[in-house]
Amino acid sequence: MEKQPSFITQARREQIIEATIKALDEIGYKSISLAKIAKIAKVSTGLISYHFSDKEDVLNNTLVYLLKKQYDYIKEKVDESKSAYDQLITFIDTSLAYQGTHYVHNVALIEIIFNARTPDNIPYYKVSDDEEDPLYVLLQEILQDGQKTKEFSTFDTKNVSIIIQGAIGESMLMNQENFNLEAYKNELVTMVTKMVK
Amino acid sequence: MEKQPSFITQARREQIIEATIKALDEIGYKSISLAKIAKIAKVSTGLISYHFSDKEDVLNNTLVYLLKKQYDYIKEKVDESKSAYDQLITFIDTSLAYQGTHYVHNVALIEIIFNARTPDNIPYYKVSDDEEDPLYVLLQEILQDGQKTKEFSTFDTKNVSIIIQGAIGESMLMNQENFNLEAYKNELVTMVTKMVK
DNA sequence: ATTTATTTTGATCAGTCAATCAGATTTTAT
DNA sequence: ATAAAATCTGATTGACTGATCAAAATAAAT
Repeated sequence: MEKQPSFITQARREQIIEATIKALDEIGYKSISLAKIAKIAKVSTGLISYHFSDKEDVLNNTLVYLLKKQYDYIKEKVDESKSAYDQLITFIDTSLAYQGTHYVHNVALIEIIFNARTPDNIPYYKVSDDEEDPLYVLLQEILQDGQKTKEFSTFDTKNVSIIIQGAIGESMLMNQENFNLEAYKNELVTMVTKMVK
Repeated sequence: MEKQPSFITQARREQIIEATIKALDEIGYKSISLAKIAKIAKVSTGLISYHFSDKEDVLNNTLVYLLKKQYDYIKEKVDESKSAYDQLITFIDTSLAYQGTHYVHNVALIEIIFNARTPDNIPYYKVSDDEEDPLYVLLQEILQDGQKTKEFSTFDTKNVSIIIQGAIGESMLMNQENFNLEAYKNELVTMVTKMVK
C-alpha cells in the first residue's frame, strides 16, 4: 500500500507547480531554471529537488496539473447541457472562455507541450493522441451522440473533432489586441452548426 | 551599396540552416546547440559563428527560410487556379500536402515558432499576426475575392481564415500512424465548402 | 610567385545551471 | 521533554555551452 503524501508535501508541490506556470509565462520553457522557479515560489532550490525527482519531473507534473484543470473546467460545463447540440456549443464556448480566464495557464500548456519530450526523445505534440486526450474523447462522444439522436448529419467524427479542436486551438495563438474573442466564438458556432447539422 | 555575399557564404549559410532543421527535428529547440548543428553540418563550431552573428541569428534565418519555402510552395499552386473556390480548395490541398512532403521542415517550424522569442522576450507565436503572416493574407484575399464574385456567402473573412488555418495546423500535430491525411483532406474540403458557400 | 583576403579549425574562456548534500529548522511521536 | 522524522536551506560541484580568437588552410588578386 502506497503512503499518502502529507498535506505539507501536497501544498508545496502545488506551490512549486504554480510557480512553474508563472515562470513559463514569463521566460518560456527554454530559459526556465530551477533557480527561477524557486525565486518565484520563494523557496530554496534544494526544496524543489526534495519534492520532485528532477526538473523534468516538475514539468511533467505541471503538464498533468494543467491538463486536468482545463478538462475539469470544460467537462463540468458540458455536463450541464442535455442535447448533443447544446453540449457541442457549450464545449466550444467553454474552451474559448477558458483561454480568456486562464490565459497564463494556456501559455504554460503551450510551452510544455511543444517542448517536453518523452524519455525516447519524442515530442509530446507528436505523441498526444486523439484517442488518449480526454478532451478529444469528450468532443468525439458528443458528436457521436448527436449522430445517434439524428441531431447531426453523417460525417467522420474523428476528423470533424480535429477541425473543431484546431479552430479552438488556433485562437489561443492570436494576438490579443487585434482579436475579438467574442466575435470569433459566434463565427465558430455558426460555422460548426453548418458543419454538423 | 551592400556587397553581395559570396557563393561560398551563401552555400555555407544554407548548409548550416539545413543542419539546423535536421537538429531541430532530432533533438528539439531546447536541446539544440552549436556543437550539434556543427556536427550534422560537418563543420567546426567556429564556422557557424563566422557566418552568423550568434545562435539566435542562426535560428531566425532558419525560420525565415522555412516560412519562405512553405509560402512559395503554396502560393505557386494557388496561382494556377482561377476561381476563388478552386483557389481555396487548392490552398487547403497544398497546405496539407506540404506536411506530408516536408515533414521535417514542419517539425522544425513548430520548434522555432513555439520557442523563439523577440529581444523583449515575447514568444513568436504571440507575435505572429494574421495581418503580417503572408499565408493568412493569401487565404483572406481568396475569401474576399470569393465574396466579391458572389461565389461565397457573407461571413467574416478574418475569423473564417483562423478557423481554416487552425484546422490545417491541427493536422500537423496528429500522430502519423492513426491518421489518414487523405481522408482528413476530403472531410475538411467538404466542411469548408459548407462554411463558405 | 607572392601577397592579400577569405574561410575554417579547434582549443580556450567565462558563464550558467541541475543536482547534491551537510547541516539547520520545524514538526511529529513517544 | 526528548527523540526521531520530516522539511528546508544555500553553498558547492561538475557538466555543458555560446562565443572568442590565434593560427592554419585555402582562394583570389597582382
